[in-house]
Amino acid sequence: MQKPSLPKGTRDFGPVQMARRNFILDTIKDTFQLFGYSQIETPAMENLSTLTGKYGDEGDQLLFKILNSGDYLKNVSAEDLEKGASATLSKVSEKGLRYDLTVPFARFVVMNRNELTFPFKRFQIQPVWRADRPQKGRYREFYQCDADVVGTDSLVCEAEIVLMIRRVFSNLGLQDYSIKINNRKILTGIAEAIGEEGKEAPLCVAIDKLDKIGWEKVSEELSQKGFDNSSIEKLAPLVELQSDYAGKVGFLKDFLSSSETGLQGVKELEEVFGILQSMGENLDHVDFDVMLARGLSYYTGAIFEVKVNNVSIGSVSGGGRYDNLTGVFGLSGVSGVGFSFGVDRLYDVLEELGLFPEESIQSTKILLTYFDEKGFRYALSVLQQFRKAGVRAEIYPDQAKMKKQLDYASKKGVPYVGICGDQEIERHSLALKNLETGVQEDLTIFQAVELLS
RNA sequence: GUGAUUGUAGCUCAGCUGGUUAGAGCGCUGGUUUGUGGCACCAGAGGUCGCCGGUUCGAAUCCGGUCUUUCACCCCA
Repeated sequence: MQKPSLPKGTRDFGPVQMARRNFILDTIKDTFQLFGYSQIETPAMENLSTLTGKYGDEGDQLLFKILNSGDYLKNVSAEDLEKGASATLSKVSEKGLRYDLTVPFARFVVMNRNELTFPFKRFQIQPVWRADRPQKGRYREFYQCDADVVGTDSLVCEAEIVLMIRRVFSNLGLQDYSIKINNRKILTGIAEAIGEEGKEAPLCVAIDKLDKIGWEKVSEELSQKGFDNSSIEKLAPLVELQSDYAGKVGFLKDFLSSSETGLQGVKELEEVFGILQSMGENLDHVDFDVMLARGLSYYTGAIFEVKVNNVSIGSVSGGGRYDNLTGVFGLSGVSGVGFSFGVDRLYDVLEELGLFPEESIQSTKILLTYFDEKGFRYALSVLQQFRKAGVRAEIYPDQAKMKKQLDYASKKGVPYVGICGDQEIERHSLALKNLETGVQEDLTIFQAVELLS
C-alpha cells in the first residue's frame, strides 16, 4: 500500500473551497460578460514551439515539458546526451503545459484571424502551470482570469478595465484597495529625460522594487547597471513626488518636456481619466503611480496593478497595453490591452478579511429523515415535491438512527430537516425542523415546500 | 536556480543530553438516550515517528541522502 500524495505546488479544492472559489469566479465572469467579453478556452498543452522564447530564458526554464509518448528515446543519440539537457530536450519533448493565457490567446487570434470580428474581446479562466518553487500564494498550478481586447487602440478599453476591477471588488465586498495605474511611455520618457535613453528596461526592473527595498537600494542597483550618478540624481525628485493626480500630471509635463514619448504617455493617461469622467465616473480607488513599472517587458502603453490594502498578499490583479501581441506568430499590427485577476490570491485576501458570505457554502437546503421503511417510502415521495419546486433537497440514503441523520445534516450545514414518521404519514404532513434555531413545526407538504422555495 | 526551514494519530502539537509498551487536546466510532443534532459523562478505534541508508547493544531522537512544507533571493499571479 502506498501513501497518497500530491505533486509539489498543487492542491485539491474541497466542497467548501470550491463554493468559495465559485463565488469569486462567478463574480468575475459576470462582470466580463457585462462588459461584452466572450469566453474562450484553449488546450492545457501547447506545442513547445508556441511557448518557448516568449517568456525569456527564465520563463523557458519554468515551462513544464511533456515527454513524448511511445519510445521517446528513439531519436536521441549518445552524442545528444553528451551535449546535455538542452540538446536532448527537443528530441524527447514537443509539447508543454501552458504558462499563461496570453500567449495561447495570441496563437488563437492568429489561427482564427479570418473568423474573428475585431475588435475582439475575449475572457478566459483556466489553470496555468509553472515549474516554480512554491511559496505562499505561489503554486505550480494556479488559475488565471484574463480579459483582453485586441484590434483597437481606443483608450475606452483602459477606462473599462478600471470599471471592471471596481465592479468585481465591490461585488466581492472589498473596500480598501487601490488600482495603481501608469503608462509605459512615461517610463520611457523618464529614461530619456534623465539622459539614459533606451534603458527603461533595467530602469523598470529596479524601480519595480521601490516598495520592497527602498530608494537607497534601488539607486545602488541602478548604479550597478551602469546608470550615471547624475541620472540617478535627476530621478530622485520624481521618486519623492507626493502629490494628487493633477499635481503629478503638471510635474510630469514639465519633467518630460524634452521627451515626445513621455508627453504622449501623459496625454494617454489624461484621456483615460477623461473618458471615465464622461461616463459619469469618479476616480475612486484609482491611484496614478509614476513609479509603477511591472516587470513584463511587452507592455507599451497603460499598465495596471491592483493591491488590497492592509493584507499580507501581493498584487491581486494587473495588466496593461501591448503593441504587436501577435507579431511572433506572423500577424503584426494587432495591438491589445488586457488584464488578469489572480483568483488564488483573491481567495486568500477574502479569507484573511473574512469576507466570504455564509450562503456561498450552503448546498442542500433540506434533508429528509425517517425512522423505518414506511417512513423512507413516504420521504421519497416528499423528496420529489421539493425538487420539483426547485428546492435543493436530499434524503438520508441509509436506515439509521435519527441522531445520526441529524448529525449528518448539521455537519453538512443543511439548514432544515424534514422528519417523516408515522404521525406525519398519517396527517400527510412534515415535521420541519430548523437546525439553527432548533424550532420544529408540523406543516403540510405544500406549506413546507412554499416556505423553502 | 541559490540559501535556509519543516515533517510524530484524521487535525493541532508534546516527547529533556539516544534507553522498555510513543502521549495530549480536538475530531472519529459506540453507549448513557429504539421520535430529534449541538452540551455533558462513559467506553473504544486510529501511528512501519515522511522515505531510504548509515552510526550504535539499542534511533522518533545522532549522521548522510531524498521527498515534502514554509521562508528569503531570483522571478512572478
